[in-house]
Amino acid sequence: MTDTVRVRFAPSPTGFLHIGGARTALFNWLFARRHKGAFILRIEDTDTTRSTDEYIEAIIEGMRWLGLDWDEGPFRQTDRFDVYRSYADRLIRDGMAYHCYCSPEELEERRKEALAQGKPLMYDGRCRDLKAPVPGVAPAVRFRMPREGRTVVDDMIKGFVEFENWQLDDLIILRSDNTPTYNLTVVVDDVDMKITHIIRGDDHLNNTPKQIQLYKALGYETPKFAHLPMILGADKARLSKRHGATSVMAYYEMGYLPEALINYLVRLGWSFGDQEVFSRDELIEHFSFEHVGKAAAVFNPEKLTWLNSQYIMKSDPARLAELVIPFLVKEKIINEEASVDLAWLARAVVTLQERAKTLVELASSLRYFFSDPASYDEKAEAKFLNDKNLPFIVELRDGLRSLEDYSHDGIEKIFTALVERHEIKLGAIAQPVRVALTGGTVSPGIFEVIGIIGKETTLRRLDKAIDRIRSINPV
RNA sequence: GGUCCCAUCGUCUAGCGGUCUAGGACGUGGCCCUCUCAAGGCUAAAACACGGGUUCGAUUCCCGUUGGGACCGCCA
Repeated sequence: MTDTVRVRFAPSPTGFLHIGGARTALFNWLFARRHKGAFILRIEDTDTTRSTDEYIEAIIEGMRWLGLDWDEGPFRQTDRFDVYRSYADRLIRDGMAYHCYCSPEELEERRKEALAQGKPLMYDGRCRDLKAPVPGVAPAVRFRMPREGRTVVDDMIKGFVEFENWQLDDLIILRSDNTPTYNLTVVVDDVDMKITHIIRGDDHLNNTPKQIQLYKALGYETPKFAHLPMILGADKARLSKRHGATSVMAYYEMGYLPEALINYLVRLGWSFGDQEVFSRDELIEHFSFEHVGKAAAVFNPEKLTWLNSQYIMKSDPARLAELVIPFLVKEKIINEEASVDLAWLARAVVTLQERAKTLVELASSLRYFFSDPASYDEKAEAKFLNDKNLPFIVELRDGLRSLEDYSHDGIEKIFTALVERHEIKLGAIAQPVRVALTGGTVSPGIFEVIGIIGKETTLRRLDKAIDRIRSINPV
């Protein structure tokens, strides 16, 4: 390829950036970066009744979160209506388009009829050769589709796909209110923006021959096409709200890392041998349509979660500490105004990195680093905070109180001394202490926890537990 | 209904005629490690939709069948 690659992501702002759109954006982005080309963001907002600025913002927010940066745009098609109209005029002048006076209601009626009779749902072309305008009716403009021959789509993923021209509809390019429709604007913009490769969902494959005819009528070369297979829900139906979270930002809320989502999305349909985990640079280096599959893929949340846990495990603790703060606030573990010692938080994060699958989990596991247990897990208390264990806990507390070397090793020595003296297993003392310090039976290594929460807090929590055991089991 | 696309373990996939007693990953079961939980290691169960061809030989190529999906808007 000698020409500079230029690709675009062209969402319509009628909803949030969803999983499917994100993957389309990602593949465009990867292809552009791979070939050192340009990635253009274009907002297809010609449906003014359904498009909103809020959704534009939401889409941009989603792209930013995923780190899919664009080189040009965002362009808005509503800014270019005059351009599209001039192209439409040109087509009318050249006899490639014509005025259609059929009303939407009539068309809908005919569609229903055709469906009932099992006939193709196509425009019957009745205004195609009208000699004179119909008075008092504002016409739409239709493209005059050729009725002879065939159109072949040369697709980088699907190969050659052939269509009979007579089966292609005379599509509307200008509404009766003089606003342009998608099929016109997409072609005009891709021409004007010098798009070299159109990478989009394969739900557009059936539109492609019609658009190719538009390119021809306008006298332009067609770009290359790559139609990506759809992403399906667990029930094999196209991914939709019914399948739970489909907005990309919902994954932010659930505590996923953008690189995990990116990694998951790229492997949905693309592969590189047996490799599962990719850095962004590796993705850019290896991405190619040669290894994009043709079949639709089912979205599998478990695997995404696994990838997320992998990325959390490998993340820089300092970064994780910063990322987790909003979640700590949301979980009401800290106040919004509270200032947090990030270096200290990072130490706590290190102990939980390989235990948390999401930032939400990480945050909630962090709770006992910030505050004393409000209560003890019922079963855990019954099993471990009892008079049988009381002497050990007391002895350990005393040991820690007089400990001067309050380091991991120093703490460990207190434990091992106690374990040896009483010939018990480490678990026999570690678990009661864990319950006393965290309120439950699950936590990182107990020496780490003791070290991070600090001497004062440790002693206070042990004292609390001791008091409680004594009050419940009076001597 | 018409057109188009697709088809390897439950899921994501490797495989581009012989290397396939079909490989990896998620998930699931078991074992090991172990202060709990994880992580990690080992291990098990689990797939070429079906039927015809082509070929010395088909998971791989061709055709049908079946099954999924998409599109058929004055939506994009």
